[in-house]
Amino acid sequence: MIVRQAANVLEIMEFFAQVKKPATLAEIADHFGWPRSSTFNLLATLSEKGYLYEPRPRAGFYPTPRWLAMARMISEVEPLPPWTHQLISDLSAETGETASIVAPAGVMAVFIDVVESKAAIRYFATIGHRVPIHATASGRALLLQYSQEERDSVYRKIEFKQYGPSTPISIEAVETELRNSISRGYCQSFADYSRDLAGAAIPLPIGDRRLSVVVAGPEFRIGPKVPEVAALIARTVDRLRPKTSAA
Amino acid sequence: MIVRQAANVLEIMEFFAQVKKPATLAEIADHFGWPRSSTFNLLATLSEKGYLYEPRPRAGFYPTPRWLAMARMISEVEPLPPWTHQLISDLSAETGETASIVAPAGVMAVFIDVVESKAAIRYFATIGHRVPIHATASGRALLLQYSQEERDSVYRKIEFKQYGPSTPISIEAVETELRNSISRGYCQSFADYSRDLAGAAIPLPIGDRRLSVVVAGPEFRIGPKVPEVAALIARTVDRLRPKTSAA
DNA sequence: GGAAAATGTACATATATGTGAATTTATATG
DNA sequence: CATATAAATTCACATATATGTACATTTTCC
Repeated sequence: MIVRQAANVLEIMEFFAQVKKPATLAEIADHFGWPRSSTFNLLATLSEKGYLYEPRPRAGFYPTPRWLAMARMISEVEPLPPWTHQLISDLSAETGETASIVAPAGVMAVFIDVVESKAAIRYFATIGHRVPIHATASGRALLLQYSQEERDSVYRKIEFKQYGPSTPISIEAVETELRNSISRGYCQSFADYSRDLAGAAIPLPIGDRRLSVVVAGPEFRIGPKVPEVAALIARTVDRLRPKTSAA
Repeated sequence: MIVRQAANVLEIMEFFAQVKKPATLAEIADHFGWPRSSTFNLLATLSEKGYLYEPRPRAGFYPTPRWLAMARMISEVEPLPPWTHQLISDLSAETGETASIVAPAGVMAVFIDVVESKAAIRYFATIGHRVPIHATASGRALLLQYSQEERDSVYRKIEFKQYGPSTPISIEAVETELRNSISRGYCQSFADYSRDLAGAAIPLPIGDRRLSVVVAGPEFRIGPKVPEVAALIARTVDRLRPKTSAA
């Protein structure tokens, strides 16, 4: 069950992140199609908690720097080592496609760092974006790091859906693809989940964290180059990952 | 009316900002005394929206960097000019007390930047902290920047409460104190709102934004020095505020 | 290795909550 | 300056939602 008002808080914040200027109650209510009275309650709650204020008279609400302060406190814990951002930055520059660091979240994989392609036609992904763990290159690069029991436990929760023609729709199909990935040396996906999207990924364990790197883009552009992109990823990881000790 | 689940989202985030490590459903539920099922729904919602993930197997949830990305986008708009942080940083260093930049939010004043005193006994304030606009030095330094009509409109919404012995409990009392502040050259408060707390504040208009600076600390320590602290604030603003154009 | 304890998940139901309509307050217009 | 129009609040009630209970899964401990 989705908690509506919890989701609404996130929507409001995303709204402000997008418009980047103060907004009045009426504007917010209209934007979302929410009743004024409900919007009033929500804004009052956020204000009362110190997360919204009124920067200038009659110009409406805007988030306080408290969001930033809180986000910083949260993120200063075990941040990704700097070389991982360098990694996807280099990969994106060299391939011209979108490169990301991905982490597990139950049956999903979450993008925790992203450098977007600059091409007009590109894979549009943002930090926080989620994809099914079994139906994507990045996700399978995570699954490769699980034990058989852990994988089984994940499989039990997956609802297998036919997202595209090549989506694996059974545990066996996923396991087969994982075995193929191992012998191939990298994970790949050709529109397994998103239409027209292809990508190459490899596991990226850091300490006891299970992450993966993925480069993805439109099938017509990246498709034929998937093997060489995968090789590039491996080389770049080799180059950037600190050799001394387990990073 | 307070929107409970909206407030809960904030509480969860504050919880993570405090403990700085992943937490399981059970831990979170126990911490807040929430039912498991409700906690489950909330965590599922935040996860689904890409704001929580599971950094390592069976270690529970933690916020994704999406919070940080969003907070950055929001805060890169009209950030406070760097000299204001320098200002409170210097003031805190020189006085040994807590110094803050404050902005209006209806009948309240919000702390939008804070440098805390390092003393063991100190005014503990964080970004986002809110105080009544009429019953604090910092708040009155904001009110001084309002027109009479704007002030009247604020007064109508204030619930006058006797927070302490010297709290102004009527419109007239507030207006009198404002007039005194003008002739005095700064705003002050001696436990008008918080017990044992005294402070000095002056208005700090920046562009069309109405802000104020305040230095506050325990009454016994800062009380006798309020006039000189106020003078110091004024001198420091003079020193740091860019002279060219309206900053 | 097996039983017990703890944790995570699903669902129906009573109730806390969102909202439409009414009221008050602020702003624009003639 | 008075009136019209728009925005912000308040409030009572119907309904969407939080939760108690039951079940499943995982982990711990002996």
